[in-house]
Amino acid sequence: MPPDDPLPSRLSSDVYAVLRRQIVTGELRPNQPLIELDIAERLQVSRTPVRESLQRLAHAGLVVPRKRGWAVREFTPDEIRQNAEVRMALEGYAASLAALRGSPSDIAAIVAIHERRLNLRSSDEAMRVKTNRDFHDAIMRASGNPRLTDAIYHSGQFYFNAPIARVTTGEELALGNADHALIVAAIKKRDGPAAEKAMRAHIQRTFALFWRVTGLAEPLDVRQE
Amino acid sequence: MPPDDPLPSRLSSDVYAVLRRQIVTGELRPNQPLIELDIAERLQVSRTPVRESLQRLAHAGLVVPRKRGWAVREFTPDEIRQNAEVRMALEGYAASLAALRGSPSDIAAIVAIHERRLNLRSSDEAMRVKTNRDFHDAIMRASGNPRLTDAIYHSGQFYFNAPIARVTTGEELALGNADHALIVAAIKKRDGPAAEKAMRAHIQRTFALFWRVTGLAEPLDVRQE
DNA sequence: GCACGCAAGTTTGCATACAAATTTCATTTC
DNA sequence: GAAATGAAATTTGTATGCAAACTTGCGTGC
Repeated sequence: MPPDDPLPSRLSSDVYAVLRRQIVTGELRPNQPLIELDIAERLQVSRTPVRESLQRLAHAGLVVPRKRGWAVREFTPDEIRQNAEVRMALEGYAASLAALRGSPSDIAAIVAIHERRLNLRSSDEAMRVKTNRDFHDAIMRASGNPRLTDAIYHSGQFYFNAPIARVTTGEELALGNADHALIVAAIKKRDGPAAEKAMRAHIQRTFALFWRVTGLAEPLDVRQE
Repeated sequence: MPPDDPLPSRLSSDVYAVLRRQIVTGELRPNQPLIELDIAERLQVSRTPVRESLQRLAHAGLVVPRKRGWAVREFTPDEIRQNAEVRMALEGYAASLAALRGSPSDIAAIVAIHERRLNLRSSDEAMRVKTNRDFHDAIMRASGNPRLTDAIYHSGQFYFNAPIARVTTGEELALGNADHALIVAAIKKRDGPAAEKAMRAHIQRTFALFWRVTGLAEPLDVRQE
């Protein structure tokens, strides 16, 4: 949830941001116990903000309670598959809403980003990552539903562990622009169901690729319909 | 998130549960500032667990930061509409998964609950509430995706404020069983898309009723397709 | 009569204190 | 040598302390 207010800076928010990043990038390994005092000293704060940020992380599902204290949550391949399905549900619906009621300028923005991406030189990895993110963001924005956007954002943090962090940034890039083109076409035609279907298929293919790249066991039943 | 572990009891969890309930039921009014010391004294704990539970509530989106401290979040009718759409996305997808890959016993359970509900005497309000909840739970369970279930659960807490709490328990009941029957039929036929469509329509009708009952201004654009 | 300013009172954000529970680890026992 | 024991060291969960930031309300000046 990107705050729209000039939020008062609070240490626990900073600590949360740092820990979140370290967990999602895998710097803090799954099942690693989180020692409050270590973190506090590392970040030069007292235990209070650390504990408060751990509460948030727990609610976010990134850390799990132990008998005492907390540990970085480990996700199984199956849980990652489950999460992919959540994304298919949410982002698919966002695409459908974008098609059905995105404003002309919303849709122009989507098209523009897509086309910029088509003209990218294949070597420009960073730019491909950025435009991919922009593409998905633009669709969420066009959905006209900030809470939906929020939910998608929240569901997007569960791909760490193992080599996942690296892959999920790279993943979708390798798929080429064919998927995106299908989505754009459906949105331009204001065809909600088609946009939804295309987006779901896109996410599904992304994860199929993901299993291949990571070498993790592919959970059963990824396929649908 | 109903914890499945024998979680060590922690005061902050208790405080969280109490505050959450009081917010969702409207006992704590929207925009009401939450004074740490008041809460602490009311619940006979120190400020520490109170602060920690506020962090969780903030992450859950039930309280918002003020320049100093927190206040109960107020939801506008439009935000409630947005949230209904999130539910349509998630629960619709859950229904589709239930149809496509629910086990025979999963489906038998759904049918059983539905039929029990059909035979209810109309006076038995409490039982209608319970079986309605059971019905939706059974479908989520049949989806075979706990994370999806979790996401739905999280999205289900945004209907408080105003007279909403009362209504959202009552709402779906008044709709009769026609909607449920459609959903059950689709699931029995293993027709994913039909189940998804029926569930979305059900939630949509629920909210249409909701606007009528509460007298709140209906936000634009609830309708789709 | 209204606005402004200033002091007193709240209430927070962060740090620290402390006892209880758990873990660690060396020592003893078989 | 392995298992058992228990004392020491960690580490947590909760409470409290404290200075700073914000509010409130009164008094003063215009």
